[in-house]
Amino acid sequence: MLKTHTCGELRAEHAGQTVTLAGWVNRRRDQGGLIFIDLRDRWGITQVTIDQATAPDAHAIADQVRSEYVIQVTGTVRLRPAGMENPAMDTGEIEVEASAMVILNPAKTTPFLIYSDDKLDEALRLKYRYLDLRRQRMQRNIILRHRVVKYIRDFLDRKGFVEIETPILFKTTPEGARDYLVPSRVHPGQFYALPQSPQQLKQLLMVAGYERYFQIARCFRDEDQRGDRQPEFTQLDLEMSFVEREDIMALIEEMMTGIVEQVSDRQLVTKPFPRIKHHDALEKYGSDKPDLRYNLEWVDVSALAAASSFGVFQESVRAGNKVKAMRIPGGAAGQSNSQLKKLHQELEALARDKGAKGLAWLTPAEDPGGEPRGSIARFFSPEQAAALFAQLGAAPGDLILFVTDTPAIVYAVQDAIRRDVAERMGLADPRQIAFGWIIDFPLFEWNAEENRWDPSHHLFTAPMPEDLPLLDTDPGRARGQQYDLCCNGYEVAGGSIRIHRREVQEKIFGLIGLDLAVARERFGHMLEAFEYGTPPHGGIAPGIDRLVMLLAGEANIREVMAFPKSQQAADLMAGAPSPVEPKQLEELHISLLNNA
RNA sequence: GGGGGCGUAGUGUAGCGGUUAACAUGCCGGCCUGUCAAGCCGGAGAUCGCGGGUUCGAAUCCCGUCGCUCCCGCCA
Repeated sequence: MLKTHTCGELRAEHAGQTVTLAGWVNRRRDQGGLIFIDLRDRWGITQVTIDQATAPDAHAIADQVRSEYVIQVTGTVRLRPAGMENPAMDTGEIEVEASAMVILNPAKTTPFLIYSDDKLDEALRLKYRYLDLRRQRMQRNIILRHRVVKYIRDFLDRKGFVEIETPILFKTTPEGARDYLVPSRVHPGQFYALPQSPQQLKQLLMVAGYERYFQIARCFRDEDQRGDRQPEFTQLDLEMSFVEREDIMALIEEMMTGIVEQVSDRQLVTKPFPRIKHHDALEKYGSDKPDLRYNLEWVDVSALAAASSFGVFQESVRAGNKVKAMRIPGGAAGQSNSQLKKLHQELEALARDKGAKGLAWLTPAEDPGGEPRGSIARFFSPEQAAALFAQLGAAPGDLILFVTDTPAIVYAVQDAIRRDVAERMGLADPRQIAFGWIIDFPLFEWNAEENRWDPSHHLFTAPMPEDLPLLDTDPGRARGQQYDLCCNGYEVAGGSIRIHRREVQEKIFGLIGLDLAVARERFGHMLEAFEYGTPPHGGIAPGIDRLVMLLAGEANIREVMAFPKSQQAADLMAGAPSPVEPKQLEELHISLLNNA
């Protein structure tokens, strides 16, 4: 080794020892006859002093050294002079007095400062990702990611799971997201697909009798990007045999709790994780992945709203819609009329953006005997207002928001307003982690365009046993044995108990409009496998990137991936994708269209 | 596929019809033996993303285009 110690480990007890350190020059402070170098490696920073009087050769080299040079220093650890300690540094009570210095490699001036975590243009960070990764923020995130994955591997190993790799070159499944295709040289005109997830393979591993499988699996989906979506991402893919819904949920809950409490510096808000029925989540939060760090909830106030003289509410309820209200505790306290009006305007703009025609507001009187304020105050009699406030538990200083429209619009508004209000009021604390299970999903969603049912999870999800008859009579009411784990407003895992009987699987194919002949061509291997003794099984797939993002307090999964793609799915460092040689295309039997 | 934001020295920003294009930081040189956001002095560094247009005159206004980003669609 070119070093005897790391730059993060020397303390007062090492004083007097001769050590050799190696790393990067984080900063250099030149006092003339005395030069200070903050030497950085992955473990920390140690101050090196180079004294012209006692080490003239080392000093001459230190004089040449610049930021990000890679150097090796040999010297003596000593306590810093009294009053010169730096309590902000882990190694701040000591310094290394250099006797010799070697420049292992010089460095050009970097395009941005390594020692600063200030904001930078993303394109620049991605182009020089290897430099960006040197920065403290990225090192912290990447190492946290390692620890999370390490915890998962150890945890599942203790629970009897086997880690098994599955192919990256697999078969296209047009049902889901758009596939990344890989042309076959050996089979002209035919293509592999990169897996959107190892779904089929893990189920086949259950048929194969492994009973408990997991994989830290790379998944690929050729869809447009979001802050929490990349074309390739990593899932903890796992599957178990002879389990019911509760078994999977208990396992994941134990694992997630351990990760937050033992690996991260975040606070777990609720233990055990609350369980919310899909329909209830929509009604209360307008979302199937609600942020549960705060308890803003929407309430159905249709009855009282329709009794008021506000025509919009009356007509909407008559048309079969609901009027939803959300109480914001203290939301109006100390606010002037003009401040409330401005707030309302901003929130209403958000509601209109989601398709609502308006957003009403109301706040109880501050003084006894006073009048409620708000855009709809005059439509409620004192008794009606009192009943409304009673239903909502509203107290003076609270702000109440109302929305009514068709369910889809109301849900969208509920979700958007809830998130926005939480942001404004500082209710979403990034140091807190709030998990919640969403259960009892509908098995299908109606696809009006294609005039068929779409699976709301995926087409291997088993129906609730008691809802099996509904497949023939009323598929839209059938619930799936599906469970999603939400965290801080993101979906961080989704799973289900799978269908393990061929006749049920074929019935599902029929309902989603998949011709049986086509289904056999695409999934024949699955259907056939199910006939060779398939154990009841189920699984789940937590998204590692999103989980680590939340544990790191980041707003974007790029911050926890070493080499992410840009929003246009490009690698700005290597320049991928790129054109290829005509010879390569020829071997693959591919010709490009003129417009490519 | 659609909508919004951004693009000005290496970096982060200001300037928003007429400026010598400004500030901070970094970089280069000089001084300096207790600094740690070191300090002081001096210096270099920008065809204002790219292309076109309007104008006597464009970093500034308009159109197009490229890149980054956020959102909608999409994401079994």
